[in-house]
Amino acid sequence: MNMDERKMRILQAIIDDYILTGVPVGSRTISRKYDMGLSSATIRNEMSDLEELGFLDQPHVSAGRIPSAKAYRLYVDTLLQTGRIPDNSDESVRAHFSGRIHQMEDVIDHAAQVVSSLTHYTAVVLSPKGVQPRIQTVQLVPVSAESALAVIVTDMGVIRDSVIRVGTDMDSDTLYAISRTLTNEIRGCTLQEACRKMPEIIRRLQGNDQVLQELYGYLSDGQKTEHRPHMAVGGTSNMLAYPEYSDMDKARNFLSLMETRDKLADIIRGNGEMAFTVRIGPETGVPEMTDCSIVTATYSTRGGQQGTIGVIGPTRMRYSQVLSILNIMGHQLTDLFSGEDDNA
Amino acid sequence: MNMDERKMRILQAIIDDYILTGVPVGSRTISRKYDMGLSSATIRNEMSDLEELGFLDQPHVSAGRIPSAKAYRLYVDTLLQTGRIPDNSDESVRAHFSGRIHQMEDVIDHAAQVVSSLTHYTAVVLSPKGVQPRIQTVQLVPVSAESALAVIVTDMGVIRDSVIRVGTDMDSDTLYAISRTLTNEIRGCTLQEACRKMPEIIRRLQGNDQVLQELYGYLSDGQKTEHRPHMAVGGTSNMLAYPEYSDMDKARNFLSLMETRDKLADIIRGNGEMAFTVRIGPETGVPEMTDCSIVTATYSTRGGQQGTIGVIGPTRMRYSQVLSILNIMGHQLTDLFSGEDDNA
DNA sequence: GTTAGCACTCACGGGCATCGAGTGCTAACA
DNA sequence: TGTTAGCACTCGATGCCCGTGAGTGCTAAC
Repeated sequence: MNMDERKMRILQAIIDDYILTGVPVGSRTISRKYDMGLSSATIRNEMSDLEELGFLDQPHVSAGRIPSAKAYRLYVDTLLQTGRIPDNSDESVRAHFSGRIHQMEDVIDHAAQVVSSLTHYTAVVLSPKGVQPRIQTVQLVPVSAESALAVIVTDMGVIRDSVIRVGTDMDSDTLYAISRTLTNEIRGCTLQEACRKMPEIIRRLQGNDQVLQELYGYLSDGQKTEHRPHMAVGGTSNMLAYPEYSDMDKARNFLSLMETRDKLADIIRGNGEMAFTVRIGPETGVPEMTDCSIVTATYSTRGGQQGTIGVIGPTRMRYSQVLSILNIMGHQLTDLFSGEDDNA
Repeated sequence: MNMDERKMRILQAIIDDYILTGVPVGSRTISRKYDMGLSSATIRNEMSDLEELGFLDQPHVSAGRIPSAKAYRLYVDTLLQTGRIPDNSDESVRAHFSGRIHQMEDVIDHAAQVVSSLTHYTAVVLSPKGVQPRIQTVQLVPVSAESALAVIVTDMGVIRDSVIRVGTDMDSDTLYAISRTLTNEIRGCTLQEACRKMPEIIRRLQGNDQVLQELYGYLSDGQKTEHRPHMAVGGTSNMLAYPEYSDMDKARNFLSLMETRDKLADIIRGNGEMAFTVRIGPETGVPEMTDCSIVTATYSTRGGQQGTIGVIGPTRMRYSQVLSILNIMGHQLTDLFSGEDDNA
């Protein structure tokens, strides 16, 4: 037995209805609501076939059918293949970005808000990650008689700043001179490379050892912990509105997963650089998420680094709408981050 | 009719039991579990009095009694007056801060984690706020031929950085010179003051108009949005474990309140500079929180700014434990922030 | 003032009947 | 051969009844 065009249409209708209502859908519903020109009996036969093919599940004998993960997969694949991602929500997304926002973190926070409130699911936005940031300048800024603020500027912005101790007789000009020399030495390096170079540099440039040593420590410190990406989560409470989470335990598990940022980041970042990713139910590979789906899209910055936007919702997600919104938001963020710079 | 010592003891027992179990407590329970040397009938009479005095509520006639907000208030007040805040969880808090953490944001995030996992309630930690930060240095760091990174350092660290456009022929030294001149002009000012001064400065120091104008724009930008405090929230999912939130709608309202950061920050910041604050149920002034209590404590930094730690839980919160933990955590954070500087 | 006794209340949970949405199967029909 | 009407059957959901038990308030005795 094979899928034919009619089975396909019926399956489509079932998925649509189930996504809408969240209630198992019966044969009568299909034949009435979606005028197929077929009686409920015929639909019933087809549904029986579809179940045998693995596209439908039956919670119990006297309930309707619900789409299986396999069905959603088929649904999403055709959606993606035909490229029929509507972009009718285009303006509604752009509207939310009318006011200029400057800082990347703010943009990311805001994007998570917007996506979650448009989709009514949970949204996660991850800051770009990928290419190692490269040092552009090192600057020492006097703070007090004995300490200075070290600011390292990379092609991704100020990456880290920290107060370090310097000798006593360091005025602004001396610090500037040191900054310049050091900048010449390690410009263009990644943090790792800079760390490797430092001992040699310290040896070569005699004098100012204390400052340079402090800087060295600071760099290797930064190298370890640095570039922890920013992550924004929005609309976790949305999920409680879906009957899928009327079970408190499930809800709690889900929420506590949303709170363990590291794990969540890994899940969202997922496997990839693909423009779109859709993982349905078990495909997520996360036990707590067997009845969730995750849809992700990417955006990129001028440096070519990729950030990720993700939406987490029940398996019966409005995939097409979500894909559309993610698509637009991806472009929007790409524009913001790679077009004009911060302060245009 | 007045409160006497015995009524007090009975009320205490009722509160203790209810905090423990969350189930209305009956007269028999009290006379058996807390050996008062009184029969259930006597307790019953006293309970009836306590109800009349407004310290107890009765969900329905054949259920036990539950403490009213007024009862908790009394309970907490005696707790605070007698100063009997045990600190047996001292080491367990300190243990969580063994590894050195440097960045303030990380400390705050971590503190929220620790407090929520120790109390099993929801924890909120707000970064210090208070004194307006004062500018120490302005530094322009070349980024590309046409743009530079403006870094403003205040007595609270780098407060903001942003790329601005400069004229074409600006090398590192020129930018440094401008930075120095400007720093001399506005050192010690708050952002507002600096903004007020800028037009006059621009008029006076002819040349480099473009750079200064850009800086001006950036400053006034910063003035508006700046010093948005950092806030960390931990353990929101904990609340779902309490029967108080078995009602999904309540749970959703609560969670979505936790997501609206600004509102939440206002609530937690509350009215004050007091060392401890306990707001019980309606006292919170937040409709969504009539059956929550909020306990807050403060910590302070070297600069004398005050940050807030808050715990949100059901009204039947283990107040004494929470106060204890907040007390210790407050000291811990104060030590961290006012003792050694970042990079000691 | 305390307590034993007793009637009364009322949420909770199990058992039971009813209802209805939905199915599968069969037989008739185009 | 595919479609459809009809029908018996299944089974979760709903509502009702009723027994149970925790808890109360009141009264009378100590």
